[in-house]
Amino acid sequence: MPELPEVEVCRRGLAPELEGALIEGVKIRAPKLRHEIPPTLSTLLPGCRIVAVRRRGKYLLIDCHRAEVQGSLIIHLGMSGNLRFVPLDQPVGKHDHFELVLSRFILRLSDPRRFGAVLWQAGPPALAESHPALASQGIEPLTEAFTADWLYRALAKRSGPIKPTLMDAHLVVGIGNIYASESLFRAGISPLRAANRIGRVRYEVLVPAIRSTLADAIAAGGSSIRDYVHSDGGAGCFQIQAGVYDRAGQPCLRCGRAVRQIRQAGRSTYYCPGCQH
DNA sequence: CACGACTCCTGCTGGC
DNA sequence: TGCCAGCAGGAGTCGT
Repeated sequence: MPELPEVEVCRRGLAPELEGALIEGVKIRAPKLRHEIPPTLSTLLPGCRIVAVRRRGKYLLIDCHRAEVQGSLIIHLGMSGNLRFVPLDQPVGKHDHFELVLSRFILRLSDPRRFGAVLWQAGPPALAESHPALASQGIEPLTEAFTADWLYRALAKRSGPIKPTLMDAHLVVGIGNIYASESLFRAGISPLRAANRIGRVRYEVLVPAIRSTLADAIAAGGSSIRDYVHSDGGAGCFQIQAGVYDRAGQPCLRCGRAVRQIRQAGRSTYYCPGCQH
């Protein structure tokens, strides 16, 4: 589920229901996802009110508070995780690992591949980003600070191909495998080109391409937030019309040449050899 | 430091 | 139909 747009859509769906809600109970069923889910959550969280639901990169932050407890629940959906509101009597599924019991429903985390994470950072909301998992996160691509100038300088010493480099969350957060390919297609830049051999002018094209790709995906998902959060909405409705992703061998929508699939850093990359250089 | 390979886990798909 | 290899939208660690 998880690139920045999906997590942001999830956040927007959860926030109105969660903010102000009282946590009545917690259930931890998985001994371990990527990390062990802190057992102390079982005693810390009940009685807490949810103050805010935020996002940092692909992490969701749920700020919790009661008289003597303050902290942020930090949730990563990994590759296959999802969070859903389900009825209080909903049977537990095979991959349901964690849940918050609220007054009228349950917020349940399901994650078959268990690459996700549930973490806790004690203290006021501002401290959440000091958690080790978040402290090294890169710039948010949808903020004004993310400019062509910034990216050009940040990649000045990166000689690896631009596509896997864009996916490095220590530089820029939220660009996963799909949107890395899609952004480069929109910008007309080959995924194979060395990051530091792309001219500054082309970053003026790439940065808006990244922004529009992510924003379009959020908009596409936003229209189906209700379905996603309240039922078992499929992942399909979250994806933008892909220009190249998962279209190997099919004609490029712009020039008609066959879309090519290659492997970079262990991940599939899709691009158009006619449009991208 | 930067980079690629490897790793965690389960489920689905496509080829035989 | 059944089996199995390969692959899946992430990210940490390790060796070079």
